[in-house]
Amino acid sequence: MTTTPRDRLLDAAGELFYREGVGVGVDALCKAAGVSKRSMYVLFDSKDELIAASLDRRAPGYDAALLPPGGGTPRERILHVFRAQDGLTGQPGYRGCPLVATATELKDAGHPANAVARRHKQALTDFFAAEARAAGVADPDTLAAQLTIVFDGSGARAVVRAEPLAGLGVTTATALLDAAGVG
Amino acid sequence: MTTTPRDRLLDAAGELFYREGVGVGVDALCKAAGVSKRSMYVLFDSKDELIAASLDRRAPGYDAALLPPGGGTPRERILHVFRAQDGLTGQPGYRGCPLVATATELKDAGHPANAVARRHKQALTDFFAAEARAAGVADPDTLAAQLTIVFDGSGARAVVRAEPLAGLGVTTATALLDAAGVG
DNA sequence: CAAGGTGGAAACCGATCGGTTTCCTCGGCC
DNA sequence: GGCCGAGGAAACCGATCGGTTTCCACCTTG
Repeated sequence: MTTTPRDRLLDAAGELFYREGVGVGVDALCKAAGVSKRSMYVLFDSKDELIAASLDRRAPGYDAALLPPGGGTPRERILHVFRAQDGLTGQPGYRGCPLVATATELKDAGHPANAVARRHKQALTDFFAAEARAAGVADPDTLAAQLTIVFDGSGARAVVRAEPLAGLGVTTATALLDAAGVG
Repeated sequence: MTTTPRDRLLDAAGELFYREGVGVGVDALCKAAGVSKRSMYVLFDSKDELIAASLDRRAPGYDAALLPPGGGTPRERILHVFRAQDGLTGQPGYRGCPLVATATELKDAGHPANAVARRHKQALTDFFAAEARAAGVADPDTLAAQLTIVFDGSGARAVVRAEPLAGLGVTTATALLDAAGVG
């Protein structure tokens, strides 16, 4: 086994918590990771800490799947995120943004994983704000918040309807960009 | 006891499932409702059926809290929904749209409660579409879907950030209405 | 007053929960 | 070769899970 128990645990946790919810038992988790419960409780203080750590670890990969490569106009770079999301909603295992899903399941706002979700969701908003600023928008922070709302609302729609977005997120974001004068 | 066991069960289920998630145990549920498990399993085939039934029962109340009274322009009637939502996000127990939250927690798209969520979420979209049509919008169905996306995205924002919307949903919806020419 | 149905209290079922502990095997390092 | 830490297997803890069953107290109706 070339990977460490810690890596295997975080990977398995990230996938299982997203696919089946944070209610997944520690036994099933450790079995999927090929790690003993003993090791898990040596590496993490509690299941809650593992939830937070796995979300923190998974988020960068999630961002990478959404954010655009270098180059392109701000408008195109922003729309790239919504096009990427549209593609994700067409995949069979899609269950919404992992950050939003976790925050929704963990009713406690003080849960360590909730702080992780807030921080990473802010990263997407920051990306939108930077692009809006580059485009010379009058109020880039407001536009960034609005785009984030469209992003998460699109995810919710795909989950509730259990079907792909079919371009609705892209067109909604486009309407906001047009209204803000982002050419 | 003037209420029936069925009513007490549905009320307690609607509140507990929203406040603590669908993972709440049947024991705690029955205790809160003042109903024996025996009666619960006579009235409902399973916990899953109870989840669906409680969501179906509670949804009309949610709608009533959001939808506007009679009168007013389509634009005002639509914005009333977002203003009402803004107020809800400021309340201490707010945990997002119950329909979206339930659909997110129940990873199974075939769960009976998921069909209930889809149906009631469609009711909100239908309201938006009717108002958009009354306003003479070119594509009322698309605008209605976009407004629903903004509604659910706003709810997600309030949950992840654990703070009130502070008008962001209203301004985002306003931007879409302006873009669509809804005066 | 008697009969029958409603529904609560509580025991019970096997399984699983989060978490702890014991034991033992393995591989690297002196 | 002997030692020591890492880490897997599994027993164990009390509590709780979804679900079933038994028993009995109450109310209504005749």
